[in-house]
Amino acid sequence: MASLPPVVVGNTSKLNPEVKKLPSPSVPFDKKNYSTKESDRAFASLSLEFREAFSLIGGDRKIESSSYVPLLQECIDTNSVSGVESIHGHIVKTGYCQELFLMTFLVNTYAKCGMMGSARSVFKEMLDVGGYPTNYTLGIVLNACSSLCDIELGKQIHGYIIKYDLEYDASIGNALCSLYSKCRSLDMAINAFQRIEEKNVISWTAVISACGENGNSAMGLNVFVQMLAEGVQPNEVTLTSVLSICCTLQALDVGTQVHSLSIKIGCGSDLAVTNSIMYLYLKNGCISEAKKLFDGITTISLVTWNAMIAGHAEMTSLAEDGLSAYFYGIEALKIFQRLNRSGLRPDLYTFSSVLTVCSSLVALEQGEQVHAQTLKTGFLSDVVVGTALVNMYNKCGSINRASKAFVEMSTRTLISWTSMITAFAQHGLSQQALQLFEDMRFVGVRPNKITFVGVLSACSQAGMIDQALAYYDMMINEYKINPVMDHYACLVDMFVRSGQIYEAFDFIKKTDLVPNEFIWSILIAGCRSQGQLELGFYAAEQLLELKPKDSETYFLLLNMYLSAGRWKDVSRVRKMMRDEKVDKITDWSWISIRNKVYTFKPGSKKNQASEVAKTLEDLHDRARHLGYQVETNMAIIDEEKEEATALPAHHSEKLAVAFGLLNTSNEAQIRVIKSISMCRDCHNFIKVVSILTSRTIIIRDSKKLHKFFNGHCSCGDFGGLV
DNA sequence: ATAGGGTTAG
Repeated sequence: MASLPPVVVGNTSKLNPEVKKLPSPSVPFDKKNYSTKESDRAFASLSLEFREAFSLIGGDRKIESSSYVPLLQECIDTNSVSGVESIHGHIVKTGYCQELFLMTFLVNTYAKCGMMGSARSVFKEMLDVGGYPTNYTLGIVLNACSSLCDIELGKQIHGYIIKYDLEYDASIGNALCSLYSKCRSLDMAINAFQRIEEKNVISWTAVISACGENGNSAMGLNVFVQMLAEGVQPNEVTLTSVLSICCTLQALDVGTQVHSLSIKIGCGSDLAVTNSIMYLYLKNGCISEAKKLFDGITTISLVTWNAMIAGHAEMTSLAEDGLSAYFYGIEALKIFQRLNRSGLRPDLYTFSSVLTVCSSLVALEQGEQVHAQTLKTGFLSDVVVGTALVNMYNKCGSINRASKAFVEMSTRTLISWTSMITAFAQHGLSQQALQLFEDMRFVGVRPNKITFVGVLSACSQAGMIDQALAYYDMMINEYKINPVMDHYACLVDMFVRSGQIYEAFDFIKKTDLVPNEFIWSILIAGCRSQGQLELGFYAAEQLLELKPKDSETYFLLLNMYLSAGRWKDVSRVRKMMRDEKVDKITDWSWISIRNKVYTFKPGSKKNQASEVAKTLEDLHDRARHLGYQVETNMAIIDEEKEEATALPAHHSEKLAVAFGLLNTSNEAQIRVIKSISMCRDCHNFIKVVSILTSRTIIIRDSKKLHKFFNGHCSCGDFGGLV
């Protein structure tokens, strides 16, 4: 970069008309690469519409250089490498390769089509022949680096900018700011922003987005406030960035104010702004507000559809109970259908969200269809779509296909690796999980705290206490990751599983974090299953002080007190449940067969004399012969029955499984979703049923996935079963 | 022609 020519900044046509034209290049381009013959061949491979547009320009006819711009833009839109080369050849032939603006746009086009080498050589040739880059030119080149995340070239150009003392220029500073933001360097982005002498609304917007994109949303909001304080009027782009930040922060209150502001400054009908507000409402559970906005949009864009789908997907995890979560998922699939019929084509955002919806619905058939669609449209090569596919297969109980999808990915991010490690762990395949973790480290991907949750739970399931503690140590000392509650939960769970209740308790006492209700629940469930009641009662008192919000936690306690005959505690817990308004428990299960959803409540009357009930009774009889003993959990009963001591009706998943067995072919997997956690009795029963029927039975409850096969469950039989 | 809305792991 040492011998680069000087630079003129500003609107060059006004400042210095001469520099607008590049001097005639001595060696303009590598002509053998862009010979007419070559360009004709490339021309032949263009799409029909493209060829027609191109022929309008005419062969050797003298045309406006600006006529190339829409064609180059189309090359960007269709990612047509042959198109750019063809047009480049044409430009060389007509002599427009002296036009600074056109050549700059050509650099941009090459870069956006992924041909950084060509982009670089055109840019270099421009400089070599004495062309003067302007602030605009440099902005475009920086933007090209940004779209390719080519931080190295970006830094070289930054060096050039520093050399000619151009960092103060807003056009350049804005472009640098977004480049560094895209390349995940927030400090550098802020630095670039601060060096701008006269910051404009674009500069402010760029730095606000940079904060949002790099995990510092709170700072983004502060910068926005500062911007308003300095009297800079935001525009619609600023508002979308700020709204996106409100979305991440779940800051509905701020978002609502920004909504008002957008109406006040006349951006209320901007599509991007509307989409952002709609998504914000969806993500915060304000479905009707979101729907109102959606219905008011005259031209629905793909982003609108995607926001609706993603918003509903989000609702499946925010919903208060499993049943409404399920219906949000169904609604998301319906919106996806409407999108498909609307004539717009889904993109990578659509597919990622829809695959997530299939995951939460355990909808394998729909997931397979979406898989086929991603393959056909080419979006499967996107790393996020690929990762979503891995998760879909995992959550539908198909670890083999999850693993296949992972292996077939051409690039993998930290999230891809973590997903696959977690998938193995969730399927009880601890060795594979740990091997993959080592592979990930070997290829130089740095694990984060979520990766370690997967690693620790893999160790926990396999009872690998020493390894778990070693990985825990590695996390803290080698990777400098502070443990969070999930890590403690894995380790407590591990001690409990291996029967070391008091080690688990010691570990809880040793930690710096205050144990939450989840940690105490694991310990209490362990105490119950191992008959360590005194410790259980102690832990229960600690737990009750936290006034748990999860009704299942109370049912765990109720079961413990009931089986110990501690009636005073039973009524105490029941009173607390009424006080905390968590006394409603909705045990629902549902199963989807041939695109129809069947819902089951525990022991519903209508099922008592039905074929389902008969099947279930028959299974119970045969299960008893294999040593299964009914273990009554008296607390979770039909909500209509008050009597806790009454013999419970069948829990809903037993009915759903029986129904599934009756209505599917003999080899088919049974996939059931349950709104609350499985109890120990049902868990034992389904294990035996998997032997009796030689079926794979998958039950996804509110806490985890259970895949039953040949008498075993992938969850490894523990994990706080009520 | 430099700033934007929607996506994946616990």
